Amino acid sequence: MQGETSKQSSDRGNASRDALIRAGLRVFGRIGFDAARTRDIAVEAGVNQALIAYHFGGKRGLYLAIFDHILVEIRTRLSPSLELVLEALRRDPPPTPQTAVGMLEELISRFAAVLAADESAEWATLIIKEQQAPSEAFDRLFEGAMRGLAETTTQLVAIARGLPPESAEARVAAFTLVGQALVFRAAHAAVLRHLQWSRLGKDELAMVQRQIRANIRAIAGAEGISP
Amino acid sequence: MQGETSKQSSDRGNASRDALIRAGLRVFGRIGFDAARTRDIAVEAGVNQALIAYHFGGKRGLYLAIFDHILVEIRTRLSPSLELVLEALRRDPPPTPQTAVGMLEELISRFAAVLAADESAEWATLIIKEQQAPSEAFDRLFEGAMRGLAETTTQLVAIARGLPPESAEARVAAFTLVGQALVFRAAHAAVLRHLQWSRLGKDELAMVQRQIRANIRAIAGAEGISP
DNA sequence: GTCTATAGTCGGATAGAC
DNA sequence: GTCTATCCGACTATAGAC
Repeated sequence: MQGETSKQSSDRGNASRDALIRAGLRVFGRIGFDAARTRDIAVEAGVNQALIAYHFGGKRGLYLAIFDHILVEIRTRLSPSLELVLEALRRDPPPTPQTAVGMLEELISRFAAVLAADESAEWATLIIKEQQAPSEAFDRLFEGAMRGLAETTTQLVAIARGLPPESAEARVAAFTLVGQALVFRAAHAAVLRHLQWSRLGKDELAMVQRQIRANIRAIAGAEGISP
Repeated sequence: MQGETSKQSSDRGNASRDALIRAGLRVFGRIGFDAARTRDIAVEAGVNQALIAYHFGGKRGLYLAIFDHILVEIRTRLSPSLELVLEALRRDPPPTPQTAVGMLEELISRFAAVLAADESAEWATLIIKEQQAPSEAFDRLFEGAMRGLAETTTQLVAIARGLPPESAEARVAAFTLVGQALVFRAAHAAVLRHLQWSRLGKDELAMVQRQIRANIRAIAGAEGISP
């Protein structure tokens, strides 16, 4: 189911397409959309520069295609953790505050791992750049991946702290939790310098995750159960 | 002390210089270094485009000069809070964990205010962009302003939680605290959408700060005093 | 110090052969 | 689908008058 003659050329086309997306992700992530040159992307992809126009209609089209690719990347990386939570939220006896806290720990430290990983560095920086000047690409990304993550986190926070799940308080609280992980990517350069780390590797990540988990337990424990 | 004849032309020169720095800050902050056009900056500054080369040697020179300007901006905005802390840290009976927590609350919520303010939006985004692809500009900024802030925060955290002030744990913990404020700038677009806010104004900021303060108290209270 | 005019370069897009 | 060659708009930097 792969050796069809009619598929032969389209296979080669797909290979070029994929190579361009991967190379574009690296180059855009490294230096941003405007600084990136289509010629460099083509070289890094090992294909001809004119193919960017052919496959994506142009530089901007490639950029948007890359965000569609990022979308599925995020989903595959986070959905295992996310699905578990969603299922628990759907079950009839809703999670207790204590289980909610446990799930928050899981979710946010998984999020930290994704942000810190070298493989995701490029798209993580790309997303942060996009947020500083949101375009159509951000719209797709938000609707496709971020909204779900934000809502799920908010619901868990609401349960853990006894807040209405639609309240601004619960949402703000959710963002402060996420921020504890995000900072290690958004302020990556400052983190490495101040900690005199050369990179955020396995051991460093473990320390970050331990810290985040402790913080989440403390935050939830202090105010969540009382009312 | 201002009407000297010899100063007359240099006053006009300084005015152009300042206008360019302010305009450049806005334009670079809005769309980034590479997308920004010197023509637009000149128009927004109300001066001639050729003056960028005259005063700063070129586009890149203007960019670096802007970071020097950001440096003093940050210092003036944060030094009131920072000085208070530094003085307390120098005093002989060092702050108790409880006072350290109070100072952390002050410092981080002040930090949140600075990040959220519309007036600082441009340079806050610029800094975040710089961190995604650090250059010489980041070096100056880190040494000139961020290092001090990071060290002070770390020391307070160390006191509040009974950790060695040079330990990686204290530093990581400090960043997680800062991250709670930073997220509202780094993920600004996502925050506005998920909270259905049109901007991060006075009331919204107050809610964010309340949340951050509560979190810091909880985190410190849970583990800081015990050992 | 400031201006106009322009030189020089660069980079995305396209035409057209294979 | 892929390639080479090239066009052409756009942008920074500079020369030189005021």
